[in-house]
Amino acid sequence: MELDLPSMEEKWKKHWLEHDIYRYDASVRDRSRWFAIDTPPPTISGKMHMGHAFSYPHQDFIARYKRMRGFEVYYPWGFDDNGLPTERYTEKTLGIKGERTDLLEFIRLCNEESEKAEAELLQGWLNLGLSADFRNSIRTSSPESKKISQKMFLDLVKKERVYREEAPTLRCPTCRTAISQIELKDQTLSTEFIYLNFGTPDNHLTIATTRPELIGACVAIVVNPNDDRYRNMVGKNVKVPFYGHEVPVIADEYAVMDKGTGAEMLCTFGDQNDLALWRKYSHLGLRVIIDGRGRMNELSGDLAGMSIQEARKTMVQKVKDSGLVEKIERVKHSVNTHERCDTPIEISISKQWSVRYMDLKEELKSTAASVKWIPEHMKIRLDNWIDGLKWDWLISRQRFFGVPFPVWYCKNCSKPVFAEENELPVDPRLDQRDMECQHCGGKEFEPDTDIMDTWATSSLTPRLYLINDDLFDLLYPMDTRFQGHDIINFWAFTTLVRSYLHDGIAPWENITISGNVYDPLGQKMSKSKGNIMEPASLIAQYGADSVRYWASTTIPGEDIKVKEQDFVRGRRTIIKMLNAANLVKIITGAEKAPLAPENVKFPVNRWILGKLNSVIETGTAYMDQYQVSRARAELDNFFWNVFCDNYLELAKSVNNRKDTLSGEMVSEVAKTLNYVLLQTMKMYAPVLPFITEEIYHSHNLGEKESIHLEQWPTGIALEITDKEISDFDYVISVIAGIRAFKTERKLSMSAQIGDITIAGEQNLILENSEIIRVSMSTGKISAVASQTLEVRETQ
RNA sequence: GGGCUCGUAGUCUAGUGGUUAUGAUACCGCCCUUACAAGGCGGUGGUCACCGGUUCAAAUCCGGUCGGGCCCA
Repeated sequence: MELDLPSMEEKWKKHWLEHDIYRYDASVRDRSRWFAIDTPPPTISGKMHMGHAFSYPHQDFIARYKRMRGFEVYYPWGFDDNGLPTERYTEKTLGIKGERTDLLEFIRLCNEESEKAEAELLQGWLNLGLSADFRNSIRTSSPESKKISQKMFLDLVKKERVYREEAPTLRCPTCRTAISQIELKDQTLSTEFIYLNFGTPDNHLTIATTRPELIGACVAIVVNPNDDRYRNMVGKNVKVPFYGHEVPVIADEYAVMDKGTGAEMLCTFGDQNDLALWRKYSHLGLRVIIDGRGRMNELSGDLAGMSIQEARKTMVQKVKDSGLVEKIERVKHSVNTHERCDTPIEISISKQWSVRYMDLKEELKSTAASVKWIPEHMKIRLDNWIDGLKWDWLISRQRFFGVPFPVWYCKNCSKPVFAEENELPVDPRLDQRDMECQHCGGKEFEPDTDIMDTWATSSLTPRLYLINDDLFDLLYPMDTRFQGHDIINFWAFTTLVRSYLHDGIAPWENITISGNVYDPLGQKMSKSKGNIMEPASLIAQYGADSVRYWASTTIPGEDIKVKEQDFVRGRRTIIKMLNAANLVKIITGAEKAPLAPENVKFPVNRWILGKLNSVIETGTAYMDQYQVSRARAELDNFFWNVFCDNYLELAKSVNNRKDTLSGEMVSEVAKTLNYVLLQTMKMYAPVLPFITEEIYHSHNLGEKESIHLEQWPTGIALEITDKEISDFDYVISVIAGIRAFKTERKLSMSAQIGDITIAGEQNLILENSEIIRVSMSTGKISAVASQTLEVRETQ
């Protein structure tokens, strides 16, 4: 049949919105009747990708299921549009730079661009058929979110969990801001490994370095204590080429003997290892030659004013010319980069706000352990991450668009003055304050000009959502969080940290992890590989239900490849459902009386109801465990192989011969058909919300405004023994035998054949001979007892 | 380098100790006047990555090897 998926989907999206199908009743105060979801707010910096089209349906399946189980489902929506990602998006879109734009104007532009992007992006999520509350969504950049974020910052101040100090920090020279360990990414880069002679006429000492521009920042040479080559050097001083200052040779296990020459520079600071060693050998001085903006400073001598790249180039040339170079190798090495812009990070000293949690590793791990992880092994990743933490959480960023710190500093005594809770949100960069310093009575203040890390606000999503809907007291902690395994160390981690610090509890009962999406060859999708697939075009081609069907094929945490065959199978299922429903309508005709399950009498109907009972039972158990793929596989098997291929065929035959059959039989089949179809559609509804809604209405299966307001099916009140079911399973296998008999003779399934003799379970065959004969258009059926099933012409 | 995870027909996948290893997709036959050819019936196709161990019995448990992925160094 002709099927116009796009217009069907449009119709129901509109219907759901107009009738507010996914509403919840906020007056319900019994927490146990609620199911609250901590939705991942997408960033605005790109289009919807296959990862979204894969993972957002996962929580929608559960949201819809819980709604049908009678829960008030709190399923909010929001966009994460503050901080660096939004700045970068705005800069790129408009071709501007935050640093060179007036602050107020830049904030205005960021707001404008994110609102524009959100309006467009929202449609993509609506098109997936998500049942979230799109009408009351949040933005992490809104004044309300700012207020909550600042308030919780002040709570950390009160709890003495946040501090500001001048210390070495990770810094991105491109974004010109301090960053945290969370934002680091390892990358393998190809670079020059320079063997440089530090030796004096008496002592040969060659170091190998990838950072020649940091020669001026060298404060020591490190060798391994077991390295015989340098044993006589340890404790002595060497002169640093070009700069002339003397530095000691120190021995530490950290130096790897077979890397380079086994001797390396310790600079302040080349990388995190330098920092660790510098902290260990506290007598070493500090020689900082890169400023906060990623430029070489006065101490770097000739290099002053250059960028790090320029300085490196200049220095490489300089060492080559000097004759101090022994050799230069091209090597690949791993460096820490900023995950937003891929720039290798620097370490420099500046004054920053940090959240103190290095003393809470065990507490954080046990908070994580109090959450049910689906699948369980994903928790191990978080444990490993927590074990590997090296820094407190640095949350201040020298950027522009985000949540400002609600802090001023007294110009006289430089002590901080915090905003009062009732005046939040504030922006000290813009708001003038008339006040007096509590410490020294000073009347002049400087604003804190930083903004907070994006994660400092998105780690508060349970609060941002629930306070927005005035349900915080009731629904916190929430029931569940869905998110990808790629951001366990970011979002799951920071949210757990905040809930622990503010409330001493975990933010949710469980967390369900989705996998990554790969292209059909199993490769990561990326623009550079040219293997990007657009959810929108797949929705247009196969329908949103088919995309959801694809998303429902994996168990939680499993990665998935984009596979044509899943979309194909999804669309076939949709079409099969429509056709099956049409046939049910043709057969049942005027029969509108509801089925009274307890009175069902005929074996064929008792059989299908027994099969339905068991698929409801197993399907429900799987849904309760968030194993949607398994529930759907059970349902697919029931729908295709049991209901369509067998029961519907039998029902069709009964209908075709209804003149020769009892009216009671015909009527019971019709009522059973309607009943089973409705229950089946209901169970498919969470995965395939569009087609099930279409059939629900076009076939008048129920009285409600939407199938999504129906209750999830429960078992039928009908005692059916396993023996009854297996007996009729046997009848089905007899029918399959007759089908094979016809296929062997190249006959169509509907071809009339003569008398047949079936060898097998004699009694069962004879008891059910009428339905077998009717459905397979055979002549008279005889039966003989046999261990194996065989169909032959009666001689 | 460390942690986690995966390896089952051409492709994708079910299956955590017990008949002849599940199903999809692709392919090959046959079957359209009576829901659906985007269908039905049937079929071809697998040393369950490899090696070793435990067991009456291993795709499944244990150890190792190889290969892919993710996270962290």
